[in-house]
Amino acid sequence: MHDKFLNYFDETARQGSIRKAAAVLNMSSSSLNRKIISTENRLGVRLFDRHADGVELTSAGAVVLEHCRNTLMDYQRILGAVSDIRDMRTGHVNIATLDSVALTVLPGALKQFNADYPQITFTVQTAQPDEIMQMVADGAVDIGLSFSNELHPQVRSQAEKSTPIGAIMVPGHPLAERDVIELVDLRQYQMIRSYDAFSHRSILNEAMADLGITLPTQIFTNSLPLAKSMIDGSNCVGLYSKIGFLKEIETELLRYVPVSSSILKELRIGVLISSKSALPPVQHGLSRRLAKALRGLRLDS
Amino acid sequence: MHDKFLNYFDETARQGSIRKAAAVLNMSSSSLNRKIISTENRLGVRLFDRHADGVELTSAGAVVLEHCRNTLMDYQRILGAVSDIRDMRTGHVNIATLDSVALTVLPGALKQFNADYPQITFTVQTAQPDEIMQMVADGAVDIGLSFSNELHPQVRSQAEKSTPIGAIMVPGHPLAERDVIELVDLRQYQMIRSYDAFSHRSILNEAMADLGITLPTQIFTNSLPLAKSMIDGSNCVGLYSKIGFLKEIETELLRYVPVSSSILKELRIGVLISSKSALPPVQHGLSRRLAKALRGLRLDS
DNA sequence: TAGTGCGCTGCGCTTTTTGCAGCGCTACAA
DNA sequence: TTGTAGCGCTGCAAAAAGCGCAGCGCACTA
Repeated sequence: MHDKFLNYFDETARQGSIRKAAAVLNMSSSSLNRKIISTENRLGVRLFDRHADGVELTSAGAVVLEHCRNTLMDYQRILGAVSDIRDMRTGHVNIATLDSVALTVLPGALKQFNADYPQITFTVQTAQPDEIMQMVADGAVDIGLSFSNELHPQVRSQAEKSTPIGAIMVPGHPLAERDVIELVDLRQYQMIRSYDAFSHRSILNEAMADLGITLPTQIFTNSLPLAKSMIDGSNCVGLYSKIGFLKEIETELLRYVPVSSSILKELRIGVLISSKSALPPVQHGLSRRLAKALRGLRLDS
Repeated sequence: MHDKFLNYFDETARQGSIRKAAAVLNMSSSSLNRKIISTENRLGVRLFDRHADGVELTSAGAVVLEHCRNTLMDYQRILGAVSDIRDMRTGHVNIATLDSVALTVLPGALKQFNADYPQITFTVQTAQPDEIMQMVADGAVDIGLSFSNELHPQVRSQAEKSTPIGAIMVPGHPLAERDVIELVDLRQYQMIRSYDAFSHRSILNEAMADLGITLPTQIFTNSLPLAKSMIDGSNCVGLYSKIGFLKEIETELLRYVPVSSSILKELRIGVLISSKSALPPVQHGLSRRLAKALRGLRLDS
């Protein structure tokens, strides 16, 4: 990348002799000599004074030499930085994620990744599905974790996981012991649903339109913790994917009951990346890690 | 001096397209493309992501690009510094000088030089003749102003001026109106002579030995101002070259009377420079200016 | 589906670089 | 004083690198 002259000049100044430097550099003195003369002519200044026993830097030569050495030093530094990037020893990843994922798969995956590559830093912001899609498309974030049913043209999904919408309720709820429920069974309960201010279409609305019913919804909210506390200790039923409630379901604080609706089963969550530019190695590695974590989940029962 | 690749890479990143950059750079896209690929292979990292409509920097590429731009910027700065040196717009000159010269020719010459090249700075130190010779030989100073009768092997004299030793006295002195005096005439007066702690030979001693006489010396001193004040208002006679007393002689505060001794007439003062390394342009210019100032003096009558 | 612009590559040709041999010069020793 | 050794420098032919042309495959657009 850099002209060999930088090294040649450095070595010549070090040796105080063109012939000796040429020997060190494994080249002929004539070639080295010509390179020095050529640069001197281009600069219009002698870089060395010539004596019978060798050469000696002029004051101009000293200035140029310092520049050469600075450049070579900085180049060494850059080589280190580049190999750090190549070997994923440094980097920063911007992630936009759904609230639900931020609370479940993401922490574990980031901890794992951080154990392998401690120097990698992250920015994680939660957002609504459409915002996430847009940020990935714009390149504002490297990785998006969101629903992948309707992909932006410039976004592709690296890994997808089916995450059907079901009913979230307290264990004592009348429907809690059912293996599966129909959407119409929910008509007599108050619903809690996610609210996406920017989303124009909702598969829940589609499913209800299919059946010609309307579910009474007490709360639209984009706050998952709020939804949880509303469901807890009430007869309300949340209509959510399982992914935001994994811990509560595991500890049996809440129950998840699948809904037998083909439309609601279509919902998929994915690792979203820009289809325009290839991901740098760090980002790529993390996205694979996230995809793996996603695949490891049991979201459909 | 620097590889063209630095510019090529910069322009390609700027254009976001190899073909466009090649057009700007007046070269074929194939050649430019190969240079980029070659560097990428050497670094083991892609510098650009390739898309259908051009290229886009990778994170490694961004790091390398910054290095390239820094290098090119610094190079421009160095070009300026070099041309300053070439055109003598900057520099520093170390001068070692006899006390006498420091007080007479040197101030005027430095002022003149400074008017032409205001950015040049100086270090001026006074020293004894032998010290000056040694400093020039060692390269500790660029220019020496001292006697040039006995040159160090590695010192040469750029310009020489005969500066015979004569008698310095007050105008009312018994010998003051003589056009020339013999050394023996001085026997009845107290002498004031220069003292060089490091000098083993003295042409004054040689001259006296030649004549088989010894002059009574009241004061040996290496301080010219002291010598002046001792001569002033006394019958003492200073045995000095004219050069340290030019102003006093011109304003007729003191008189200089030549001594008819061939040995004493041998004394020469010169601009001393190292015979090893050629002087940089600034130093060379100043030494020529000093030589000219020296030649312009009238020291022999 | 044809067209456009992109990065990339094989192939000769040109330009540059290289090393060898040898020149003149200077410092130093016999 | 002469001889020698080491230095920077240069002419020349061979080797290497760089170059542009033409053309490939690919992705996107109309």
